Amino acid sequence: MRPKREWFIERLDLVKTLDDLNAAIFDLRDRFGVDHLIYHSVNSTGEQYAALTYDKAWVDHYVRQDYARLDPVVQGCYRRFHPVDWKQLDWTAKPTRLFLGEAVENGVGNQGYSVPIRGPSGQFALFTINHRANDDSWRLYRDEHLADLILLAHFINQKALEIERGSDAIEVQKLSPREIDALTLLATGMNRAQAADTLAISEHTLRVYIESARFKLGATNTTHAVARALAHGLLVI
Amino acid sequence: MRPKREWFIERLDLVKTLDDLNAAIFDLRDRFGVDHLIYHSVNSTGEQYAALTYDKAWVDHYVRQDYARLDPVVQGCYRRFHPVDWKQLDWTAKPTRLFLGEAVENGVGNQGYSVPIRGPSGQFALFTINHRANDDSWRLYRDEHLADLILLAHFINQKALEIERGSDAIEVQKLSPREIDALTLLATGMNRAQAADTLAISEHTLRVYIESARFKLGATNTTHAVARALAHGLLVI
DNA sequence: TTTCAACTCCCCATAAATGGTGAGGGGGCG
DNA sequence: CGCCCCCTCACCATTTATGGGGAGTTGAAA
Repeated sequence: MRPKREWFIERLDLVKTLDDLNAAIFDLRDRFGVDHLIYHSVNSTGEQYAALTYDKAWVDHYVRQDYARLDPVVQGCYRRFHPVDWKQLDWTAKPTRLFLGEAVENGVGNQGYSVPIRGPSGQFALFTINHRANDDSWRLYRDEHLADLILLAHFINQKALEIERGSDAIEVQKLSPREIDALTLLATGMNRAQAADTLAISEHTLRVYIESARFKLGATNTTHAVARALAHGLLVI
Repeated sequence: MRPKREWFIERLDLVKTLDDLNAAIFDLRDRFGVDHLIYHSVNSTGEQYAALTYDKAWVDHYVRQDYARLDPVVQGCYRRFHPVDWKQLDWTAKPTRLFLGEAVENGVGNQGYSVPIRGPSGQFALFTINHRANDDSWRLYRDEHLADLILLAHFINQKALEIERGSDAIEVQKLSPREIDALTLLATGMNRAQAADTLAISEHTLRVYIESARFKLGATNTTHAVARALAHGLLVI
């Protein structure tokens, strides 16, 4: 049986502030022997946080140009379940190739591996390692560190969220089962008549549930109520 | 440096079918030395899959009674980001206590640890270990196996998804940037007038984007389009 | 016993969404 | 060069959603 706790979990335990986390990212990059380590997250209110080792001028330029809109790492991971090697991403479009050229000029390596992480209220975080290496040595490195990278992604994210708030349980007004039924059927594309039929109630009754849910969610209209319920993990569709 | 690959990753590599995965779940339960191991998932179309070691009669009863609606493990993990020990869940409500009594009578242990896993299209999976133990020895066990359990959750989920389909990249009709802008603003609660103002376009133009997005997503109305876009990870709100 | 929440149902008037149709300019790709 | 997609704007008629109001029954908890 191997040691109880990974060395990087011990290292992250020392982290108490976001500044600590930024410093830890540099330590972890050095200990993992890669050129860059990046943790970037979007929380449920759209606020972003990044702890990374790229050059600050490149990061500012990336944000100013809104490169996330076309960066295959962000776009590709956003639609994938599992960790992905950058070779599996689509770099063929012309704006993407131009972007990649700029990135490489600014110190970004040709190899990368990214782990998407999702939370209960639509949060999305991305953990990436990046390195300049040939394909064979990169593949060896990746195979050898796969488990550690997945764990590292998980624990960095957990530590970032702990610092950001004390707990991760979502505080949301509780919807009644019928309110959830009503929003779920609307989210699956039924109109109100169909939803009322399905629940064997009148449209008037359905409307009461919709409006009550809308009020509890603090939504301005039905579309917003459905969106908030989905974002809070209250509906499965 | 420890071995390249975890023994359980090697074991899961042997899995080719869902039946293999079911068999592997029993092996893994024995090798991890717990009473039960459970993997349960809901995909983006609402279909469920479970590989678990509970008694079949109990599982059938659980499904028939729709216990997921009140099971604190399911309800609590659904709203949480991180893995959670069952002691941290809320078991105080009377129906919950009655449910727990039935569960214990049917072989479910008093200690549990669950790892929620989320996908890009609203998928939700839950990996759980369950055991009869006192608090102290359970805490020791959990601390010692924390990293392995997180990795096991990840790889079981990955294997289940691989078997279910060949790839995890989401095939969804690409929305144009303006279409995404339109749906995003509606998802944040703006009405059409406000959204048009924000984008500095007319409501007629906004409507063209909404209806085009609706068509691409195969949605029946605007609420459905927003729901599908969210479920497919196309919007950040 | 009282209170509260959940579930159930109804009406009128106004505003918004949808069905269905029309149109033009610009840029990129085959 | 032609085609296709993106971005932009408009109209009429019908259907649906919302604003705002009314009401009753049942079961659980304080």
